[in-house]
Amino acid sequence: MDPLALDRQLCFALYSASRAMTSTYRDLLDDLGITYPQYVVMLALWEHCPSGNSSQDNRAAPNHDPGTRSTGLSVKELGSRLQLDSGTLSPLLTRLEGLGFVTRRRSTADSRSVFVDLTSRGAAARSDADCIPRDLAERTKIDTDEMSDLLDALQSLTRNLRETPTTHHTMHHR
Amino acid sequence: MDPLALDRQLCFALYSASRAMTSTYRDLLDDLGITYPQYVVMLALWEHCPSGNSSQDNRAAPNHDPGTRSTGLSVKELGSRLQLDSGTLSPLLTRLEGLGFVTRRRSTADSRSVFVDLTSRGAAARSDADCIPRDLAERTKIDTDEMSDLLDALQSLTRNLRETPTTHHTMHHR
DNA sequence: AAAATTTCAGTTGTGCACAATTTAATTGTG
DNA sequence: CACAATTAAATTGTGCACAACTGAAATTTT
Repeated sequence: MDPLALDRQLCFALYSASRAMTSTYRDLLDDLGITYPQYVVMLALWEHCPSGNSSQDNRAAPNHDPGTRSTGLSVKELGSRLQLDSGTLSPLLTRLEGLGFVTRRRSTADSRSVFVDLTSRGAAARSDADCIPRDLAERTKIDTDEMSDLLDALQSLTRNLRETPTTHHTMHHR
Repeated sequence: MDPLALDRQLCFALYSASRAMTSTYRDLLDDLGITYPQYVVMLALWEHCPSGNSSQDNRAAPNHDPGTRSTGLSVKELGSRLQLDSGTLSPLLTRLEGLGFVTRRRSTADSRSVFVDLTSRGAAARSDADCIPRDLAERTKIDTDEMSDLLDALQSLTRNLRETPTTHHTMHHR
């Protein structure tokens, strides 16, 4: 048994599965007109927003009260939920803004941070996404229980991998 | 239960795990001086090559016999093993060639195809990689059985996702 | 309060992924 | 044989990821 055999590497199985998944989402997100990473940002915003919140288009929302915080998420908060840095998020958000799904606005309370809010169009897109989990589950052809196990295993794996800080040299090394 | 909740999305769990894995490999591959995708290409080449094959440096290997095929893999074969196209592989192989790990040579039998061979340095790097599976297994903190289950689940998932051809519109859709 | 440090978003540069196109070579068909 | 269709690799263009850096603003320390 070759320990370096390609099809026994967890890394390669993950890498392949992740690319296959993204490819499937490319298809599922075609109608919505966004990429998979953009969709993940939308998921975070949809989850955060008090749902019935299609009141503002954010183009003419004065809001001079310095204490009032946006209903959206700051770039930092988005980054911590998705484990993405501003180097990835900034250009991605520029594109989502260009598509009219979100707006960006510097915080009045702390002008270092920038809040990302859904536009009414961005909030409305949520209903277009409702069918996606079902459509995907169909394609995976795995039942709910097995799916749930896999989800847990992946989350545990991610936690364990992130836990060990970078810069290796794990003692032994012979 | 929100069907769009971020932490119940298989796609997001996969995406997160895959990025965490790549990040871990960035650390593990630091000594070798290659990226994770480059490592995967090396895995494919190491697996394919008849192992004890440090005979040639491929710089002065005449080999005019049109029937003799390289000991390496063509770009097409690499692509089919890794599910990557030439748009990804071409520049990656250029970099691996620049690092002195592989050589590229047009086939004499069919000059459309290009064979990728390990240099002696590339073949030797294999021994530096031997410790990687063990180091990684340590970081995942999951036992061999669970790891094997996860591997199988991921391979099955990948197969199922690739199976359904692109361009969606799965009947119902209401 | 002034200076040093930290925080946040954005920018720059590198390396994937992947769609679409290009170029060259081979194969299939009349 | 000619010529259309196919195949292989490379190139071009877009969009992530991520490291490293920049600049502005807030916080901490002195």
